Amino acid sequence: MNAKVTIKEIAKHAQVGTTTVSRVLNSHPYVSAEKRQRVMEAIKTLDYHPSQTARHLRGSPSGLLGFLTDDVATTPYAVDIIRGAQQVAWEHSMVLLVADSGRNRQSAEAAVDVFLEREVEGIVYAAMYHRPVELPYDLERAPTVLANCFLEDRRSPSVVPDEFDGGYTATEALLKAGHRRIGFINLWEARVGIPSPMPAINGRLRGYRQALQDYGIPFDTALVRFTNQSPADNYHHTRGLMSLPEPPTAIFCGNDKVAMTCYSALAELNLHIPQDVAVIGFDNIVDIAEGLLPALTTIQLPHYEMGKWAVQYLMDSKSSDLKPLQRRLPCPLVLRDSVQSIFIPPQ
Amino acid sequence: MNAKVTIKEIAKHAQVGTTTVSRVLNSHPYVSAEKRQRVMEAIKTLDYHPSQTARHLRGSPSGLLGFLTDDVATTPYAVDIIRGAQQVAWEHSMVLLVADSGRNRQSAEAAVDVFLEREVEGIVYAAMYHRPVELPYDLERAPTVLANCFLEDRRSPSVVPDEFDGGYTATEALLKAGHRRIGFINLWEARVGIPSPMPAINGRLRGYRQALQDYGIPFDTALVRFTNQSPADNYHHTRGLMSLPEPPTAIFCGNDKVAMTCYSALAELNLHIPQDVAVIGFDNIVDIAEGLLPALTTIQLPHYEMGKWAVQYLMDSKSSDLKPLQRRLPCPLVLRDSVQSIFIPPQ
DNA sequence: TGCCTGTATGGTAACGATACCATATATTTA
DNA sequence: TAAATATATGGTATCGTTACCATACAGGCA
Repeated sequence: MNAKVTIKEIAKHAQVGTTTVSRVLNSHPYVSAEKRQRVMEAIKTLDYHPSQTARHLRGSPSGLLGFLTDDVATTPYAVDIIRGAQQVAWEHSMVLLVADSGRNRQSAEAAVDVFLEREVEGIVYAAMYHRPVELPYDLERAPTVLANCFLEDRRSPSVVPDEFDGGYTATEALLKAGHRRIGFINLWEARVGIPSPMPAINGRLRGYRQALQDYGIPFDTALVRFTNQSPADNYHHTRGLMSLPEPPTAIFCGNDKVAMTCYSALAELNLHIPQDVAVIGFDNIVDIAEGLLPALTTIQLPHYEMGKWAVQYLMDSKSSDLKPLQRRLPCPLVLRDSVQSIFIPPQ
Repeated sequence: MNAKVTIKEIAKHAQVGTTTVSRVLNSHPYVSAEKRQRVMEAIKTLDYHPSQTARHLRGSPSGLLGFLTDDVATTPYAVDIIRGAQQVAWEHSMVLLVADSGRNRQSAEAAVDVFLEREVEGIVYAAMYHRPVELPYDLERAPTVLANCFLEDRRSPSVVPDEFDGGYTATEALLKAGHRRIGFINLWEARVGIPSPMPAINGRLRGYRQALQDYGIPFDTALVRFTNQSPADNYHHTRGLMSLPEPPTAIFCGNDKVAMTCYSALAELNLHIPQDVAVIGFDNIVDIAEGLLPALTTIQLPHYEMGKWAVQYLMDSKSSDLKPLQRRLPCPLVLRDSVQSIFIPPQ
């Protein structure tokens, strides 16, 4: 931790003016090869590192991006949003300043103040599950992109999972495997205090219905269930589905946790996956999906991609304005072993 | 995004000198109530925010902490280290600058360079699972604390989970419930390219043995197994344990994923948890532990606490030197429903 | 020869905030 | 009453870097 080396000392050591050093640092023209050489040596010898602080004060952009989350705790996989954001930021030589507002409006405002005091060039506000949010601060203060959430009035650009696509993809995977009676254990208001229309619930259901329709299968209300996500309820709905007069040959579960309970319930009924019943999950919680036997085919939420997109959008529209569009990213299928093609008897 | 408001404009607007404004901002004495009032109004009216950049250049500490990780992807729960670090940093009015080196030495060095250019006051290097590491840079460059990892030569302070404590706690929970034959499916080299002595494996085994000894139970090699963490292997070892001449009444699983497979294997044998066999996990992967039926009793890795400790230590020793101690944090028990007291017949 | 233009170089103001110094007035103490 | 001290206020140098300006000399061209 030697005292900081400045451009002046480099200048003295190399016997040139500070301007020349600056020119070398920024590879500007009009420096003789000889002096350039001397400066470079001095930089190495004295282990000089330019001060971003001084540069920024002088007028360069801060190279900082603020990343604000509501709460990382609940759904650990959503941190992939940070990873994606970090990745793209890095490629643009920017650094992420992260703060966790912890669902507390006051500290969120404070975090934004901190961001602004350091003159971040943009802010990513990320939610840990897909939902509408209210921004904890005045948008005009810095260019903002929302990830995994959105404003009801769509004032800001946002990037979210395409829940419809996810629901469609899952259902289609089952249809393509030959299934014609497909149960759907959808989610229902797991978390308290959330405004009713959770995009995941409606979007996936619409995707499910659309896929059925595209394959000419009539929609059957009896096959759609809603779980409060407690294991007991997940279990109850699986049993309910399987005791239908005409039980499904495949079950689309609202998330991997539901699928996990579904596995146990089916095992109890002595039904084998995927031979007797196919199961497909949602979320790709790897610990669960790879741990189950057989490994769970499921749908991936595009967390990483959302993080990347958010920062990329911020970078692209650095000079111009942020257009308040909402981007929906596809939810790809992760193929494992819980879905198998079945033979369809010709009608 | 109005042009930035400076202290000068505040001074002009309030009809005072810049010094007076500065004094108000830093609540220094010798400002008349009247002028203080005028300045505060001007600040509000013009929406002034002080520039951290200028302050820092002038000599104030940067208020920045670098947080460098090897790879967040593999074990999502480990991000709690960030949360803990962020929490304590926030309490000290510091902000976290995060970078993900992605297991690449070169980009790790680059990240540290970026940190230093911004004059971070300290660096936390966090690994996503407990292991020895080699620091990607010269330690002298900034005060560094390691979280969830350590240097072989213990040159830097570090904070890690107390694996021995975890193994002991898990085993003791089973012993206290009356179990006397306790199987242990320990982990084994799941990840390639890792130097053999994984602290988790040895530490937990030592904790297991010590607990048995403290309760006067002889150690039985047949009860200890090592799984490569594939579901197939987890399954195989559970079956192996239960087909012993004298099978265990309780199984301590190396992690929650192992426990998950263990559940299925026991179900197949028509054995009920916790009545017939008690199961305890490790890691507290909430999605799994709460999703299983019955909910899994397990051990919590102190990720959040490690993050807090690392930053706290950095703060405490700001002025003085960092002493290269290694701190081991306990791994507490998370009680759920997979362990039940059993009746022990008097001998 | 004299005048451009291109190359090479360094001095210095400025970015925004603060510490130090100088100054002015009010209040206390000997 | 004079001197000493406390209170109040603003000017300005400074932090490290870069942009702008000034200067200097080289060669090219009429």
